Amino acid sequence: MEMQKTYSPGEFEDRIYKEWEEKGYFHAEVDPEKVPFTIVMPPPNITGQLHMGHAMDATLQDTLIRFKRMQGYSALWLPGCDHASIATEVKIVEKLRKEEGKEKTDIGREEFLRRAWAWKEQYGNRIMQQQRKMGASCDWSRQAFTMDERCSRAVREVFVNLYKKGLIYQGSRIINWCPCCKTALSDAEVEYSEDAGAFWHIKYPVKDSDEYLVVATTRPETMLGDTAVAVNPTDERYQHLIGKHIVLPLVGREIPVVGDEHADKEVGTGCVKITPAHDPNDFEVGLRHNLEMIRVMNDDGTMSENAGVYAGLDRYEARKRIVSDLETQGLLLKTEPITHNVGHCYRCHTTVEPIVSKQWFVKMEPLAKPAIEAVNKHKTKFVPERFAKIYYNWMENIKDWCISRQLWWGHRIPVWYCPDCGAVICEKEDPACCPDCGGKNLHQDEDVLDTWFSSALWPFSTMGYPEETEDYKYFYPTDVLVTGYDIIFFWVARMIFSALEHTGKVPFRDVLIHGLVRDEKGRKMSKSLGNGVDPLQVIEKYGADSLRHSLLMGIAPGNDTRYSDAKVEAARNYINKIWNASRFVIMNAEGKKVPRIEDIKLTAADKWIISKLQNCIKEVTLNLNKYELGVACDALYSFMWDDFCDWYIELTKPALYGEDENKRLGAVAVLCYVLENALKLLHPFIPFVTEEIYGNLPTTEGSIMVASFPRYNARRAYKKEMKAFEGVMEIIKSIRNIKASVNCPAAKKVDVYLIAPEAKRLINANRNSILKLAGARELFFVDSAQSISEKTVSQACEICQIYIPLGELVDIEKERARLSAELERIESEIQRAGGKLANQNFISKAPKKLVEDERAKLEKYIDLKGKIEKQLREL
RNA sequence: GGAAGUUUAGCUCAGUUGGGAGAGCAUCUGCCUUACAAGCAGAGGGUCAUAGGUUCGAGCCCUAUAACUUCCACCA
Repeated sequence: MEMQKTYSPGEFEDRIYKEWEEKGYFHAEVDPEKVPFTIVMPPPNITGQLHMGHAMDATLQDTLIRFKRMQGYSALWLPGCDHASIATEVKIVEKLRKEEGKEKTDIGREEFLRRAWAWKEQYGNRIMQQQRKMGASCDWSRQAFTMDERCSRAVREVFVNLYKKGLIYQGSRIINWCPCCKTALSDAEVEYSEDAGAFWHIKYPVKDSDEYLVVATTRPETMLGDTAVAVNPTDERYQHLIGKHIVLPLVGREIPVVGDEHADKEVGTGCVKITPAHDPNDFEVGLRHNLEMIRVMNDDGTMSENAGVYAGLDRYEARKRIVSDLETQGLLLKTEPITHNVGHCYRCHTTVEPIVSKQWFVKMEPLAKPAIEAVNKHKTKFVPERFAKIYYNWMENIKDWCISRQLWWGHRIPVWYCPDCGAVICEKEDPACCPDCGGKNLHQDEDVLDTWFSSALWPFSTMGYPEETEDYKYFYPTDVLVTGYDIIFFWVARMIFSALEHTGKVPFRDVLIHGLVRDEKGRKMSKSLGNGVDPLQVIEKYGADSLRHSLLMGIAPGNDTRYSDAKVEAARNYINKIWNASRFVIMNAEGKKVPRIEDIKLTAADKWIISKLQNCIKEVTLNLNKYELGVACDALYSFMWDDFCDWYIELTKPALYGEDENKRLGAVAVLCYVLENALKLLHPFIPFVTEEIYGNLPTTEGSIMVASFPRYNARRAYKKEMKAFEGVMEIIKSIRNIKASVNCPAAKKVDVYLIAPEAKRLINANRNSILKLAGARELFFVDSAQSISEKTVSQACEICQIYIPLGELVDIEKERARLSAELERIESEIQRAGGKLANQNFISKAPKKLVEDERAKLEKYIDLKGKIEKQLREL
């Protein structure tokens, strides 16, 4: 197949993906001969569209899984989606309102769920198609969904087990309530932000007295539910009032003054209104003093019938009215504007209300303990390690987890109530009748589970848990979880404690935490800012490989990174470079029977590039194993571009364009060998283009995706020869440098005189390379500069001195200045190395190798100094 | 209030057990050299935030400070 002149990914990416999929390369087998390597994909929401965060996630995971697959592991990357209970329900409710003007209660639970499933069918696969565009080599045959039969069975199993152990309980507690979504939320689902608000200072008159207390509140509407005022028992100002009563303004109810530690003498007036039904602290105070709990707000954020004349008003309207009524009655002392932290629903951003409500909870303490220990003992390791601290901090302060949601889309709580005898039934199988009284009127709990309850089981629910399936036995626990730091609490922590509790194992060995992809200015990409970049559009324009490479280049684990078109463009240019280098190799190999490198005589340049390749293999493998993908990319980049393209390909040209067929074949053999291996190293990062090129190489068969990853071969690392050849390269660079310094065009051939008493053989062996790469006409060996008739420009190398006669181009003064500057640099090096070596402490304490190296350097620089001084004298 | 991260070239960022400061982009100079102008060759540009300390030796380790970012907690 003819390769086009420029890299155009649009021509082949889709075709190649289809071929991979059709050939079943993504499928991972339970193969006892192989070692498993497993990644489960963090399941994107079915409502979601691929964004840069997913793109980063996918790139990292795909690179790792392809690497391991090529290394011979049975590599499973298991994909799937999350039903995203609240997020999806919000969307469907919105749609219902917009298109039909109906509320979900108008169509009923059954119809609503029917529509939700239809939504899932329609959109649930969209993001998986988008992952394919990224090149994701997931095993689609195992694609899971948090509400599919398998995952649902795991949810049921886990719920029932926890319930029977007493780790799931129902209770009336203060929870976070979203009046818009009309559901409870867990603590993790509340986002706080600094909002403008006010402190209202209100007079609370003491009954049968002229005295009054002053309380301050940011939520005056909750005063309707006050059932006490607390003062600190040691507070001398108010001690005498403890036990007396307050007449609650606007309401007229009498409420006690209680002494409680919760009231801080130093804060405000030292008096706190106590609203047990609407504040977590007050709730505790209420328990301690056996206070009544009065809920004054409905689920939709309006005031309840307990709010008296304010009943039915929206909470903010009620607030206004209450404030103005207090003012009228002279009970409002002052209004102090403040900014304070207000909790918002993470889905709809409505201000949440802490209210007392009967909900289901998971008792966290017994679960958290082993989860902390597992990370402590490095059974699961965070990469980078610092994220373990964030995890500990959360786990050690964790409160019970509110898992019930007043929603319809999700796993319904598997609890039934018998109205006849009051029995509560929680079993793995749906009960047909009450086991206690035989009653047939059972009804199931109306609520569904927090979406994260099922996500927490993902690494094992997708493997078949609670059944001991082949997959479960072979692929679980998984090897690495790749995700952003923003869901450590939501997800990572919950997977760890869930896995330990239910499978007795940690869910994954490593957690690779990556940073956020920000916009060009460093801002978070968000819908509200409208600064999001659509990965699919980037792929359309530059190709998936370019996007992948741009996301990996220069990243460090855990650190945020910025997206910019410029980066993608740079990646595209790099891939174009690889593309063209490959075209060059293929073009020269065409029609030839390419020998194996074992069967040819290697030149110095051959040995140099093969050695460089070995280094590169070592670096890439090492860094991929350490999850340092940015470093691995970097090693490949400089190997491909600098070493292979800019040096080695140029070095082969004299042989390729020469007459000697053996030399030509030799060069082709090495070009093919190096390129083939380099492509394999590159494949995990940029899978499409490497596959396309690989298919065009004359020396390869089959797909690169299932080829084996190169292994470091010490016998192919020719250390001595590599070093020697670098001496030749230095000569080439020096000649180029000299020419550039006098503005001599690179194309203009020059004669080169060399004083090289010890390197004649090396130089002669590479004569053609030097002539070609440096733009020289001929090389002459001389004993001294005296024998050159023209004016020259010179430079000292490690293995020789170079003189180039450039006649009138030479400006003696400039040349003197250049050499003097060079001399100065060398002298400072001599001083540095000399100083070190003069230091007795350095000699005795530094590693021997280092001291030796310094000595060698010093010698080298003294030698160079002599050469330059000689050149200056000869000027 | 607690914690974490960042601070390195004009910009974006690497820098892996402490051993002579790197890349890409941008800039300047010269090149359409038969793989590639999405390119080639060359060049300039950094008291590694500040102040101390440990060490023969610190961008890297310790302490303090500053600025920015983020997370958690509290907020009557």
